Amino acid sequence: MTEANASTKADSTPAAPEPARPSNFIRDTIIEDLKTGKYNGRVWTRFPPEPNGYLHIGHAKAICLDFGLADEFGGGTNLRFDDTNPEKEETEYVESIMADVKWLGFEWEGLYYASDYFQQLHDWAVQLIKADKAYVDDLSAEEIRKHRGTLTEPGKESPFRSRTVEENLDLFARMKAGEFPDGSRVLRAKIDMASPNLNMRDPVMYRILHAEHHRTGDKWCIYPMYDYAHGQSDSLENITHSMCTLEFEDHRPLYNWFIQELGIFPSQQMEFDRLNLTYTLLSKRKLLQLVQEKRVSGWDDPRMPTLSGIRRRGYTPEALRNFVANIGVTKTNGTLELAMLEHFVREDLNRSAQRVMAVVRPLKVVIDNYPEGQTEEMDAVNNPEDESAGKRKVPFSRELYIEQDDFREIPPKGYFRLSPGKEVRLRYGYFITAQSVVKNDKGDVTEVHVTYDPATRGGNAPDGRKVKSTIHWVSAAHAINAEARLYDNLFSKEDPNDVPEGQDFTANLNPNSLETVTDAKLEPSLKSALPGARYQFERLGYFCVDTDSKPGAPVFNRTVALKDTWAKKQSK
RNA sequence: UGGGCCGUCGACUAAUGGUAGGUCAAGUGCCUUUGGAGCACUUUGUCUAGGUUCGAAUCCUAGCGGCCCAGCCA
Repeated sequence: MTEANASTKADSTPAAPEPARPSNFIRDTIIEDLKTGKYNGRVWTRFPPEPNGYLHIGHAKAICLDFGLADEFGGGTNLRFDDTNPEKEETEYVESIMADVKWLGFEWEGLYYASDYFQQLHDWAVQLIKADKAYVDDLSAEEIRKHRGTLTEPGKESPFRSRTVEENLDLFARMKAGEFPDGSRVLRAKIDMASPNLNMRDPVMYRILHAEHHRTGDKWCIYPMYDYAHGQSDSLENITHSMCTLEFEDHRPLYNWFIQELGIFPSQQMEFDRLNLTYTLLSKRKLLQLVQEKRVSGWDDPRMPTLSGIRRRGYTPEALRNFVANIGVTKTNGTLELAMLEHFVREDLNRSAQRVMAVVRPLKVVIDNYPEGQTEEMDAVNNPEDESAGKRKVPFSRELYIEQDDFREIPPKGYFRLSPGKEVRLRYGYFITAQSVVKNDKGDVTEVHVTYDPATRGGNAPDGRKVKSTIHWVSAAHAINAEARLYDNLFSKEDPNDVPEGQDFTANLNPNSLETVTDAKLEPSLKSALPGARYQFERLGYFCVDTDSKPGAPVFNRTVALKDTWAKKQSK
């Protein structure tokens, strides 16, 4: 999380184009509410994470929706931490969540905590008890479960359901006073044990938990459940449209029940589909498992779908926002192809990232007819998509590195790059022709000897002859050595949860999700690259300076590779 | 087997009783000092069966399929 600032500083996304405002059913409802004056023209939303883990790309969808919709209609959004379970929540998570929301580019109006409302929630509970709408139940968790019935059978009423208001008031007060041990009693709403909706079968409102809360300390030993806290928190903040994911649809009647019985501001809950991505897991529990079992280096491992991981990987907030704006909001649950996300990352980086030449798997090239000891400064374009990015000088000399993939002693069909007798262009340099190779004991080519045509300086032949391929290079004498971390999908299956009986999702972990190359060669302009800075390594992909970089020992993360039609053709 | 929600190109989504369109992916061509980017073009779709209607992806009925719910988690 500490690197949040560094990466933010390196963001190059100032002038955002007019964001797309695609229509969706939630937006339509808001427009309708505006028309009918339901909330007097007000639109106020909230983003309500529980501070029990790091935000991931699924949350990014919710954030963009909550903030985006409110913003579009002139309203605002509160950030509210849903901290009703002291056993899982920590301040560390609160801080990371705030940093992630800001990084995504959003500003909240109010900053609240459900724990701010503990007193009010308690007073409302007393009110419901007095109205005979809530009661203290002495049944154990196990017994409550048994009484709840099943999906097809109605539940049975608890023997404690008919307690008098006075007794309930007394017992609830003593629960609050700490007279009873954890789990010994709960406060329940008195609704309908026969309801086909299990959430309405006298849901638990309060449980006893003698636990230290990250904000209220030991002030409370009874804590409200999500269902009892969420709607009322929305109501207290005058939230008009409370968006959440589909699995809460069954909770809406209960959400409305509390608001109705209490006669408070009628916030409305609306549900949309959760984001699913191929090759990706978006479950806090499973992501935590990856961290705990050290399958990844941490929550911010660049292979993680967490916002901190994605940020470190080099994704831009702009790309994420564009992605979310284009995937739609519906009630169908599907799975998006990861390629869709990558498209928006490439699209954004293509227009913003400075181009640079870097060789990830170096192969030495010696230009036999180039003067020894001579160095030239070649002009290179910083960003062909953005003329204002200007140009830079790149040193050229007799010994260079090129990509191992860019030379084949025996070229396959359709291979345009360097091979014996073939001429190619060194980008911004000269045309060269391969003459001979040097091999090691194993027969691997370790060095290619070439000749160059001095008349082609800059990359154009005066006689107009064409060359089929342009390859990148780095002058050996001027190269900066770097570590490059090449990432692939964390899971090798589209659906990481698709495993044989008896195995868990870790069976689908991709053993090649990280390849570390330690002798990448970079052009010298990269010498002062700061952590978080993003570049396009020409012909290879987008790379971002990792926070593990040390002075003189830079580390680059490959954010996403460039599209590679040659590789695609070859794999067929 | 109760309740809730949902089925549109390979994926995601639009069409709100009136021309099934867009994005991604895939493919073809053009262009190219990144086999990048760009440009042009192309392929494939309304789960099924009935019904209402001049007209149905849209409304109704039934079937089929998928997701969610039996925490003192959120």
